[in-house]
Amino acid sequence: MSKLKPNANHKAKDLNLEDIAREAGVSRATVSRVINNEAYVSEETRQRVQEVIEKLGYTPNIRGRILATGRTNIIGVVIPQSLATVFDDQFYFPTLLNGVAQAANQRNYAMLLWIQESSTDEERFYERILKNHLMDGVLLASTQQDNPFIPRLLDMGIPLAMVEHPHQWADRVNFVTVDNQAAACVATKHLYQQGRRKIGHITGALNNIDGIKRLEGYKQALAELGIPYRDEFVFEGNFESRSGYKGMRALLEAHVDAVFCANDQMAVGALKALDELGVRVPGDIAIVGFDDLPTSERNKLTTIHQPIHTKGAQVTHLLLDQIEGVSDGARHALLETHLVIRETCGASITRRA
Amino acid sequence: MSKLKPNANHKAKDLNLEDIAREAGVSRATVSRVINNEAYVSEETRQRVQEVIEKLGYTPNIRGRILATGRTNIIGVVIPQSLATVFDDQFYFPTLLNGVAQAANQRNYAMLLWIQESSTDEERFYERILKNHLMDGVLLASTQQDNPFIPRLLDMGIPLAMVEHPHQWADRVNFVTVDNQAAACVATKHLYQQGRRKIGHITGALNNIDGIKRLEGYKQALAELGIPYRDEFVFEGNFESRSGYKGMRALLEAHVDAVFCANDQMAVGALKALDELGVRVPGDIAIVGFDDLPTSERNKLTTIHQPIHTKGAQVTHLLLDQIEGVSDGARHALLETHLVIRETCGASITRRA
DNA sequence: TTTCAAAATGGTAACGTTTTCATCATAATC
DNA sequence: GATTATGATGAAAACGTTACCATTTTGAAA
Repeated sequence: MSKLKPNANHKAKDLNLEDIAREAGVSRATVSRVINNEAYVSEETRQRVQEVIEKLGYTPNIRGRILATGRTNIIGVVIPQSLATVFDDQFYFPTLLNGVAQAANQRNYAMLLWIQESSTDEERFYERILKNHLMDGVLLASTQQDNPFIPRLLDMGIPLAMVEHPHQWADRVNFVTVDNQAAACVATKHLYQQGRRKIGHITGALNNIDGIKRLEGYKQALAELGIPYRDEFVFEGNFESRSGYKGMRALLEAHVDAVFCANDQMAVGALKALDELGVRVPGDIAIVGFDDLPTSERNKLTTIHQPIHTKGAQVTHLLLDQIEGVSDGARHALLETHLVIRETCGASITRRA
Repeated sequence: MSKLKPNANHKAKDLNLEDIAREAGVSRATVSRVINNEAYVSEETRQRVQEVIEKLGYTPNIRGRILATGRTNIIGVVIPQSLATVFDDQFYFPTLLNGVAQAANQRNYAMLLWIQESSTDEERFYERILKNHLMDGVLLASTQQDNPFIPRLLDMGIPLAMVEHPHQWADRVNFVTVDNQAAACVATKHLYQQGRRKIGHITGALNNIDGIKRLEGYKQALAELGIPYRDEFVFEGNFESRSGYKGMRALLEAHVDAVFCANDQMAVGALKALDELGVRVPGDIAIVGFDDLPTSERNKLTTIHQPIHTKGAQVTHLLLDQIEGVSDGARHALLETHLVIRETCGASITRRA
């Protein structure tokens, strides 16, 4: 492209190591040692250098350090989901980012957020950022089945962590996730405990690991309860509210008396359908969701709560551990969920499961 | 190259300018010129160098470049709001960030997201990131009245842009905002046009410029319509749903027949209160909100739509223009809003204002 | 031919750290 | 007193670019 005009801002030249060294009567190396708290500096010298640093208000230039050390103290957070997805669940990402931010701040890292808005962004990301080692590691927030980044990142030896189960790469990347299957099983069994026997399920997108696992949890529960699985009791949704609405209308035809929805958004859609048709909840139909969105409390929705903020913080710690050489990059954690009982399932007390 | 052990983090030393120069039989300087598309390179040489670059798969090391140029192509996005706020409005920030990302990607910048989770983060941000010139500019997403960052950033000569009106600094920083007052005025007048004469207002937080401006717009409308301002028709809220709920109950005592809520979240709270008390909407009370959240369509809420995504993109362009020396850093834009008419205000058609 | 500006290129100095290596003191051990 | 460790320090070499300046080549005008 064209070359840029130099920035007109006249910046007072910053202090550098040399200045401090001169003022304190030592060498650059010694000042560097003081700053990085290394050994082999006499207490006396350390003190003197420290004083000069404070007197002159010096802070090390991060750019020089980056070049010398090869580390930036920046982690990349990649959100490859389509715009629509980011829009759709307005709770998940901000919360996750807050968790990541907390852990990153705490350990003195900054986060480079990479929201992929167009398909060209993807290649650009790879070329521009990764190959140049601008980030010490990458946090991948993707639930796509086959994310092309994973093998590329692994090949390049860049530390990687995910907030979902990484499919076939599970033994090579860090990840934190919740036990979707177990949680779905709990949710389904809870409906059974409330006396329901015709329990339907509106699934999430089934190219998504969460969607798949929740469906499996539903099936597992049925199996363990000795209830035969019936195809007409399962509607394939896609996590969006609208599909919950459609799914509910379909399942009503099949005469279910309870529905486990793979997320709260679809549960809201389902509730809307029931409301329109004058079906009583939980009188005629009991509903359980998944996620525990903030709005779910208002909607009195029984649902599975998952600790998203914690998830963000924890996955960040895993990543940083690998970056800092504490771990070798294949650790993972399974976070606990719990059932939050509200009015839509017909139970009357709140307890944890 | 050969990477037999997956976890042996042995990175094959990257190529550098020197390698390319040697292979192409030219100097480092020439290769640099080719890469940066500068003049004074013969077509023949350019070609040859280009070929070598492609053959060897070289990409310039961004860290060396950063040190040499003093520019990182990173902008900082600072969100100083408390955690609660980020949580509360789950639409605004993600949408804004998407807009920022779009513009930044387009112009080859990356965004460093800085969510301030604790008060110590603030000072750390200043010390660690700014003083070291890790970011070429800063996008401040704050509506706080007195953000202590602004003068500091200005002092340091760091390009700055805001998504709200920057109060007393308006003539020194870039900003993009919507005309809150005009929009609030339109909203209020619309209620009047629907035949309402006892129009109340639930304000936003009044330490917030948006809250203030929207209240002013409400007052302006009354003045222009010749309706006396009545204190008991105004309830001071704080943008949260709960305060809308409380506000509505309070305004009912004052016998209003319409309420302009300073945001949609409070409007939802107000609707909930009305629903509980069996007050008909819009029969007895008409409601207008502000923001046009995605949920507002479902709630059939008449509201002011503001182009948040565009706002994010535009403010980013302003910032980058200053960074690249195209502007001097005191530009601003006022984005247009429009009234979206749905069922809660008693009008029957949708039009734009 | 001479002259001269512009184009093309190379050499090398920044940029500001961290790291490595060598050199001294100094204290501990024999 | 000789010999080691070891603690403290500095000089200089990376790190990989870009920016500046000097030099050579080229092509056209005088």
